[in-house]
Amino acid sequence: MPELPEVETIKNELTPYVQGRVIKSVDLFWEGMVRNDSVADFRRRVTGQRITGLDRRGKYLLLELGSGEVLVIHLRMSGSLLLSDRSDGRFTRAAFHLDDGQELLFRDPRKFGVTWVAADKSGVERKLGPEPLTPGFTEATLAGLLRDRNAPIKALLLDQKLLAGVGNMYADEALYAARIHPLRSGGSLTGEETRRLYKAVREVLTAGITNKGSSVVNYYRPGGELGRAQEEFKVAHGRGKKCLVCGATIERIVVGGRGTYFCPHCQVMPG
DNA sequence: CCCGGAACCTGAAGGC
DNA sequence: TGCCTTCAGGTTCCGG
Repeated sequence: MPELPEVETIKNELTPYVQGRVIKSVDLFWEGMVRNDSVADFRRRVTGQRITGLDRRGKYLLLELGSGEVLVIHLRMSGSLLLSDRSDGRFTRAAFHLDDGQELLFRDPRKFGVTWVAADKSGVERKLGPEPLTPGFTEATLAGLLRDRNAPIKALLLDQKLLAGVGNMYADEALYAARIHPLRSGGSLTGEETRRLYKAVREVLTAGITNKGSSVVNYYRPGGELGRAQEEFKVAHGRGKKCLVCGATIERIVVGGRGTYFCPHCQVMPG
């Protein structure tokens, strides 16, 4: 599942192949992925456009076009972007044909992924909170976001309007590293816990990028390679099933409708 | 505004 | 072997 580190990896590895290229045509095999008013409108605004640069905001990949517009791509749960011939051909939902003969393939078994052309980045910007890895995101920023919030901290970490880019796997990893129970309410965290969580969020995301993303299921890098971040996961998906610190059995509960793994001994619920 | 839960999808895995 | 159920989780929408 592509979260911030996965999308960042895709952006980094795709850039040398597609920056400066012109999109000659687009094949759509699942038109439901297009979120513009019409598929014809989408085609018209993409075809013939040069890709001038790539950007990432939260889990959104942004392809800047010569027209000044932006091709927005969200891979959701099972999407990948693959260069020509790096795909087995199954589940290809779209193919962007570039002027150097290469294809950029959108592979997405579950058809949750979406794309659209926007006049600028403002629409995406409005959906999202701050980027956790930018220098401007400080411990005080996080404390301000959590203040007076009653929802479970796990649910808050997944709220993209609060904080952009953290998904289910990295949320579990961050809470484990910070030794905070996922059901704790955001506003109940002490200053010390907020500090630990701030460090943990940045560290797990940075490690994810260093390891080129996590390939648990359905995530491929543009060249078809897998990421290695999952090898460092401690609790996500119940990895290892035993806590590496205390040996307790990793538990699974549902928080905000999502499977949540944690160590019941290291991440205690006070009271 | 705040919060929880359903819907959107399909493949994989497990039960019987 | 094969049918059925459950699980996976990012985002949006809806209801309280």
